[in-house]
Amino acid sequence: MVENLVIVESPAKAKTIEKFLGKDFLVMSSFGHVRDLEKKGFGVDIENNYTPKYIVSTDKKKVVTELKKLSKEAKTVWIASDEDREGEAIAWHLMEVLGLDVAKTKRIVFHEITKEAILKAIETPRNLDISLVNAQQARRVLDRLVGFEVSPVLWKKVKPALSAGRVQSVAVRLIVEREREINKFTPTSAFRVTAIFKVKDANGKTVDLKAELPQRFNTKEETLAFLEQCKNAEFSIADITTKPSRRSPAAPFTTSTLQQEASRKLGYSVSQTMTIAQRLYENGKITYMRTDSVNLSGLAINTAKETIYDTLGEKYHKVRQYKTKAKGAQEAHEAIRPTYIQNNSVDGTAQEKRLYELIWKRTIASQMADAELEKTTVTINVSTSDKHFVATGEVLKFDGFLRVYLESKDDEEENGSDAGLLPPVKVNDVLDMKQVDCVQRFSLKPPRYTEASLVRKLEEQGIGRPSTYAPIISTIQNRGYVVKEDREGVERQYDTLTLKKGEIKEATKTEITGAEKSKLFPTDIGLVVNDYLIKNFEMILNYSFTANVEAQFDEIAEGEREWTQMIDEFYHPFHEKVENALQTSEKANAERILGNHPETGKVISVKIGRYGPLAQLGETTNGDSDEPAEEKPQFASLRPGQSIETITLEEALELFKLPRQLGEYEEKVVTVAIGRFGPYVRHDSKFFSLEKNVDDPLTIQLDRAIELIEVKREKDRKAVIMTYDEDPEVRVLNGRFGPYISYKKKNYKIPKSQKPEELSLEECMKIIEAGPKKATRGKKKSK
DNA sequence: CAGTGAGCGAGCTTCCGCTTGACTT
Repeated sequence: MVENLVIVESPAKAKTIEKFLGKDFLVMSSFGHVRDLEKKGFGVDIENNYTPKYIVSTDKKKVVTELKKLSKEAKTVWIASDEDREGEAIAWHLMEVLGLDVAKTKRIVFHEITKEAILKAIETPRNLDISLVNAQQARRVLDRLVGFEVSPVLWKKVKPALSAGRVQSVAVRLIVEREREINKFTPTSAFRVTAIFKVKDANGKTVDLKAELPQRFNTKEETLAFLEQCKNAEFSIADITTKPSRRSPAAPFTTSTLQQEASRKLGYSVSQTMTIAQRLYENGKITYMRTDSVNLSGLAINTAKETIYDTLGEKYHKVRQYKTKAKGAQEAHEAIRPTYIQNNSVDGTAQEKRLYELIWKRTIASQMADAELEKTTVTINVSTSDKHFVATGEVLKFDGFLRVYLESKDDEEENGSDAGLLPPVKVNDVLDMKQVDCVQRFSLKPPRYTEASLVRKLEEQGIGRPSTYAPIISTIQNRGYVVKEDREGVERQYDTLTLKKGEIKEATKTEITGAEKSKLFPTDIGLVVNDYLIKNFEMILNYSFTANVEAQFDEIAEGEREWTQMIDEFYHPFHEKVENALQTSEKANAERILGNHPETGKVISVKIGRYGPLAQLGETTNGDSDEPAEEKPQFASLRPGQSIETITLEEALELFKLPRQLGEYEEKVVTVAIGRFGPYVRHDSKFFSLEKNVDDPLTIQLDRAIELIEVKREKDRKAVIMTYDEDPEVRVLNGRFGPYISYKKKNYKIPKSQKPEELSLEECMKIIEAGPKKATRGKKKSK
């Protein structure tokens, strides 16, 4: 029998709190929400004032039963879910589901997991805030109505199993619009002019002084004209100014900024970062990792101070309080920080260590003094021109927080000329010009989103929550709207002009531009769905939709508005759009006519087909009539990286060069084609991949194809550990994850206690009968 | 999991946000 039962959301949190509270308190976890809207149908009774139909989630039945039992026994139940909209709703659902007696139930909240904060919370319990709960119900019902009314429209008008939602559809829109900006973009170029002068340093040694012309020349002629002027010019120092400047550290990590920095500095994907952070949290190394707050507890600020005093000295310390500026932030937790700030490293995997170190540095730096710099600007006259060269130098007077941590930037900046210390020069000094370089530079196209920069953008717009950033990224990829890919760059030529020893030399050089690594690209399905949604549901796709409804949720939370009334006002015009789209909108297949075949004159077009984007040669109907054409059209799938929107007639023609017949082997036809997993040879209804970067499907010959077939056969033979004459369908194979049993297209794990090479047929059959009959067919990871 | 693209129809798909394991051909 336990006196006090405390319920929190996370088991790791429960463990910590139990230590603070002592013997009279039992701390349990609800593992997040315990109830949700019914999964099938709307889960909302629209006719009946939007009454939600809640059911206990299947994976929460056990927890609920246990909590029910414990809460019956306890004298007092303390519900300590987070103090935000979702947390309040969890508290309410718990009270409902557990059938808690109001008289013995207390609602408590705290924003930091410190003993002080928790004891204080216990002393000051409050009542459940039903307005806040209602705001959550409105959020939940609105998301359900939007998702479950719009998605079926897509199934009918575009393709089955697609989805739309308040958050995911806007995320896709961002990526689609950025891609179109990039496609539209035409770079302009200009000549950047830099000069190197020879000067003496403090020791009398000759060193380079680098300077740049603040303006660029648009044409080669202008550039050349300027260089001509430089030939006989005198270069002298007109002015030297020095200006102090300061830099301040960035705020401690939130989920979004942690994801961005871990991506930039450590190369982690958004979901990788969260998985690693979760482990650090569970091991008590860091505070909660799903937060939108930059706030540090008083304890943390003090420990940071002590740590900085001890390791770097007092002058490196500065107390700083940060204010969260993210739209819609709910600040139920602290910022992400080390639990024990005095520990600058932890045990764990290499990945955990690196992420911890990043969090530690960011936290410490956030409590450190500004860096102090001095920027020197030297202006250099050109006697034959009214233009000036400018040299800048930056000296670090005091490193401050830079000693520990510097935030990275997303966009690689162009002139990465690290301004350092300038050599000693004085006004009126005449300089010895070594050379002047003019390089043609191109304007940069807008950058494609990375996972992390998309998260930043979503957060800026107040779309999504810390717990959903990583899932959003997977959803839009799982639905096939977006792919994360590398793309090779293309060669580009640029001109250079150099003036050296009174002579001007011209040259044309090549560079690689537009290469992308792990960037988000819209697929053709993504483009089609996005355009369809914008046309028919602009209200939902609008970037400010979330902000608008959030403002209304706030009114509900303040008790100023009835939640069902808000939903009602939204639903009627929205539902009308749904009906309208179902009845009047065209099926969207994004068909585009590319032109005619140069020899046969047949029409070549591209569109979205049942299995994805395809190119079509010839027509299905005869001319303008509905009669089927005498000759069936030919089809070919688009290759990865190709898009309906940008493919050219020439590229489409290439697609029809495959499949090719190479000849016969063992009396069966050998063909070569390109499939979803790249080029392959097909023989006797078996597939053999071509070797990457070695074989070309357009030129490969029969003898090489046979070689590939034989190599694969040999490899397969080696993968077989055991076969049985009695039942040839049972085989013990060696796979990617070690030995396994294959039987009738299904696979079974071999228990560790058994040696695969000693398995008898009976033992295999036993494993097969006991083993989970999971299909091997790849299933989407959805729940 | 690779090839396909006539048409019909049954039955299915889907949201966002709060939490962890289970499990991996």
